[in-house]
Amino acid sequence: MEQLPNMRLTTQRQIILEELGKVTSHPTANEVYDMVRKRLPRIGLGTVYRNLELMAESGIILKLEVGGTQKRFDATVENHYHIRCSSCGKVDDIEIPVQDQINAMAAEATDYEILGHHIEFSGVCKDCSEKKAKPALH
Amino acid sequence: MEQLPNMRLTTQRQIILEELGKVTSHPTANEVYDMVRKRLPRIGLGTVYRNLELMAESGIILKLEVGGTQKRFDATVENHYHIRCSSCGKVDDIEIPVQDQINAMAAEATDYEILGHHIEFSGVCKDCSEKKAKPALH
DNA sequence: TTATGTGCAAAACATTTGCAGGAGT
DNA sequence: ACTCCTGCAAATGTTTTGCACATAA
Repeated sequence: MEQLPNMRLTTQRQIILEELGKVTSHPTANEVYDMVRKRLPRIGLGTVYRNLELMAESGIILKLEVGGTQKRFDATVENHYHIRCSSCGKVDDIEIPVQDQINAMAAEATDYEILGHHIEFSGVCKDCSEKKAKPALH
Repeated sequence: MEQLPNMRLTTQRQIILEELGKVTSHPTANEVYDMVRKRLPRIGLGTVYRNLELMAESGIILKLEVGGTQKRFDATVENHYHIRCSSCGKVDDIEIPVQDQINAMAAEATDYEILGHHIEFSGVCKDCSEKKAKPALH
């Protein structure tokens, strides 16, 4: 596991990272907790939060602050975009080229120092449109 | 006030909308509550949440689900983009052209029905870079 | 008049934190 | 050994909700 100085390689951290790497579903902290708990039944939810946060700060994983009430985590750290179903809340990757040129546009339009950008599409996933479910809109 | 059928025009709603229209700062629900309370001291926080949510659903205002722990609200409903200071958490509008062409790219790349997109830049605002404050990163 | 909205308080969620004991280096 | 980390539980912060009363239409 890639790591920061003073960041110990604990069983909890290895397993959190392994489980996150297994899925493409952008799980919430609680979903990661459920996945990890199958292998480490005594792990605490606080430990999961602490480690996801630490790993996100070190750049080992990505913390997604997309729509919905909970934060989501992603083992893929390269910049890429997401689409969120406005009906069921599911988040998927969307494979379109990274629009790096907009950072330059943004730099001209503001006096912030630009660090990066993220694009979130909203839409209705196939499952939900087949069910013709009324979108919940949040 | 623009409104949905069966949505009454109450004093609370008028004032929430007026106060939101006065600022460009993308306030959180609690900040709106503080603004409104100066004019309606007995308003409840629940009323502010309920009405911001209702107005966002009717499209009268915009609910921003950007980084940070709280949702933010915006009286400008036309699609436009935002930049969030990774140090102090402040959110500003950023005036670059809306990239409508990426919706078509997204439509080809997924089987979701595309509804729209939002771009959030991250950066360091002038105040924070002058202070040379260490970014909090969340 | 009557369905909808409000204030208040409690509940429900999501996340963070203090602490005493445990484990990696 | 010496930190750093963990489990647990309690605290915090944000948002939602139940209910009796108030009010817009």
